[in-house]
Amino acid sequence: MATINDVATMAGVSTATVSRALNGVASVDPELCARVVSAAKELGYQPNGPARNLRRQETAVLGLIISDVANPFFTAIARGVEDVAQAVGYSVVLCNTDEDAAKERRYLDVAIQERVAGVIMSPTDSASNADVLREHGIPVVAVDRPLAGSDRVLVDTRMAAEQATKHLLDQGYRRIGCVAGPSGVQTADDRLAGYADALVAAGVEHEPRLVRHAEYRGAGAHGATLALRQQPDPPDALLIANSSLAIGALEACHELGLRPGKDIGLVAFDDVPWAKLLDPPLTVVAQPAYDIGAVATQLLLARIGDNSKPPSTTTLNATLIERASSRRG
Amino acid sequence: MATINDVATMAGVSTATVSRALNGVASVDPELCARVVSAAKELGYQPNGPARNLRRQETAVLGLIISDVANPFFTAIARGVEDVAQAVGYSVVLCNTDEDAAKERRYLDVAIQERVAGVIMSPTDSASNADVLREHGIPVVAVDRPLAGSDRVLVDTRMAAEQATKHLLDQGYRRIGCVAGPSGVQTADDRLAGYADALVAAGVEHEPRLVRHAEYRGAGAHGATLALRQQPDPPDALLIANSSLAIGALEACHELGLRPGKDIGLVAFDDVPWAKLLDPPLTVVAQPAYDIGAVATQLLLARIGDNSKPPSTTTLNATLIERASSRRG
DNA sequence: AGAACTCGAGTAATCGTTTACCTGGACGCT
DNA sequence: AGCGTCCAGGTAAACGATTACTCGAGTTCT
Repeated sequence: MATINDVATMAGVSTATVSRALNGVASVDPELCARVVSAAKELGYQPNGPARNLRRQETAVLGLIISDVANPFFTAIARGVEDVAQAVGYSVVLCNTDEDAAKERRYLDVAIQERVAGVIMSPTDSASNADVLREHGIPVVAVDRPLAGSDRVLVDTRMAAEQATKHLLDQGYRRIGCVAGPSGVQTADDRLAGYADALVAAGVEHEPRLVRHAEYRGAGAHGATLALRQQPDPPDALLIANSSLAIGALEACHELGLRPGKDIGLVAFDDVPWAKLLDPPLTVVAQPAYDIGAVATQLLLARIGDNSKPPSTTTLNATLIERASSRRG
Repeated sequence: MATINDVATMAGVSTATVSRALNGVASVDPELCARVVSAAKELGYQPNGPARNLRRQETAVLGLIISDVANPFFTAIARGVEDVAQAVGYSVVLCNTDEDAAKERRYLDVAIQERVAGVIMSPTDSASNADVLREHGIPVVAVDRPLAGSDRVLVDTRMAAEQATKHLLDQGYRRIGCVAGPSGVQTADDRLAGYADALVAAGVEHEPRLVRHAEYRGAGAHGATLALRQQPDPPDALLIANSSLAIGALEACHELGLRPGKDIGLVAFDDVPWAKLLDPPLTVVAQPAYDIGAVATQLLLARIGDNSKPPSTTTLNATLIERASSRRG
């Protein structure tokens, strides 16, 4: 593979001049510059990234660590991150933790070893794992879930859950249940809290037995929904904490012969492209995922420039998209 | 940030010994080794990746370049890639080209500069872009779409399309249309060819006006479906070339008041988790996406070890999952 | 006992860049 | 003319690991 030396020899200049010419230092003679460029082209020269990064003591790479690549919410974040990063010449390395703290830890180590310029992550659990980044001076921005001591870009998910629950109450549903995410995950807890807020505000009793937890990924929601309905006085409506859970819940409703909007009111988090294809179409809480990624990246880039400011919190709003699954009738 | 020198000083040994101890060279005195390990831990030492890669002239990173992160087919491939890579200590860098050859080109340059050990990609168009990798001696495996001169892991998509079309014919549909991907994309052309094969085999006339092309991503399928149905003698069934197209097509059918399985037979490529939630559930061609990723990674790893063998082609089979959207009733 | 050998651990070269520093020629000023 | 300034471009020192080579001590064999 051609090195800067080969280019220098071919162009008849020193390696310093090659480096300067290719990096656009103004003071190089245009004629030399042209010779360098043509030599580089002829040799198919591509600078050695590791060598450059070693010398510069910095990289133009951002780490993006998310908990589930199969979840459209996170891939939408990824596009937001990528578009903003790309525009200023940064590359993005996407890592998938599967909600597994050990995997997350491994990727954080990789991020440190590769000396990425910064990390955007949706932390799986506590803050502990991410501390290691700060110890090494790598800026972090948390998305979707808060992380102590770093910038965060969040959605006012508690408020959104409250609105969604209120919407169900307004539609005349009375025994509202919740298919919640795993307790301990901040977004899951917040959504549950918002759900409870709405019940309290409406003077409706909050019965714990109308709530079931399930893993965000996987098939737990199916069983949770069956269990909710198989008790006496079952819920007549459900708030479902994300789109994976919605799949399981909808399957269960179908098996039980429950028609959404008629026999049971449904609202789920995350506006997925197929929500409106269902019969009836699914009412959802649309989170601004792309914007979360874009804003987080802007914050991260700012912090890469200057890491002295205190951590900030940006909260974006979710919007309820009413469709027929929550309309009584 | 702590360097190997700091660790050496603290442990009272040379950097060579630190390197050997941390990399598990057998001949280091266990006691020294322990001192090194504890010093490294105390300092929070993480080896400098760029420096290591520079010296070793190799990296443990694979590039995965796909054309659409929002497409579950590709994210499933990504998981297959990651699981296999992870198991042997490689990291995976995921890049998203949005079917944009320029973006693809940029990422290939990044891959070369970072000296990744190998690349797995779904090429956007011609082979031209990927040649640059081979010029630099970087092994490539193509997935989903063929690439001249490199290993490929493909699906027998033509055969699958033929089976799907035959299935529609068997169900009694006669005027079968196709919502195809962009012509020029190999999978799109193959699926169209398979569709034609089935028609020929059944002695049904193949009418070009029953075929419309649309971009794989985006809303083109909606218009294509409307156009197909707004002609005299419209198709009574549709073969749809991927899940994004299916969304547009289903919307159009809904607007036209066409009931899948009743007024119009539908089969779409890619088994998405929501296919069975539709009413009626959607008949799909399930592609073994995870396996594609896993197999491709094994091939790539083998080639990183020995790049002398001639390119191989692995073809996996897709399976038709019959649901109600294609059952005449 | 002395030579040959083994082996663990240190010394220093090396990977390919970038860049601080140096050099020498051109130019301007007195 | 002589001196100072400026600046393009070359020389060489980093960056932080790995590893070929070297060295010295300990072991074995004659």
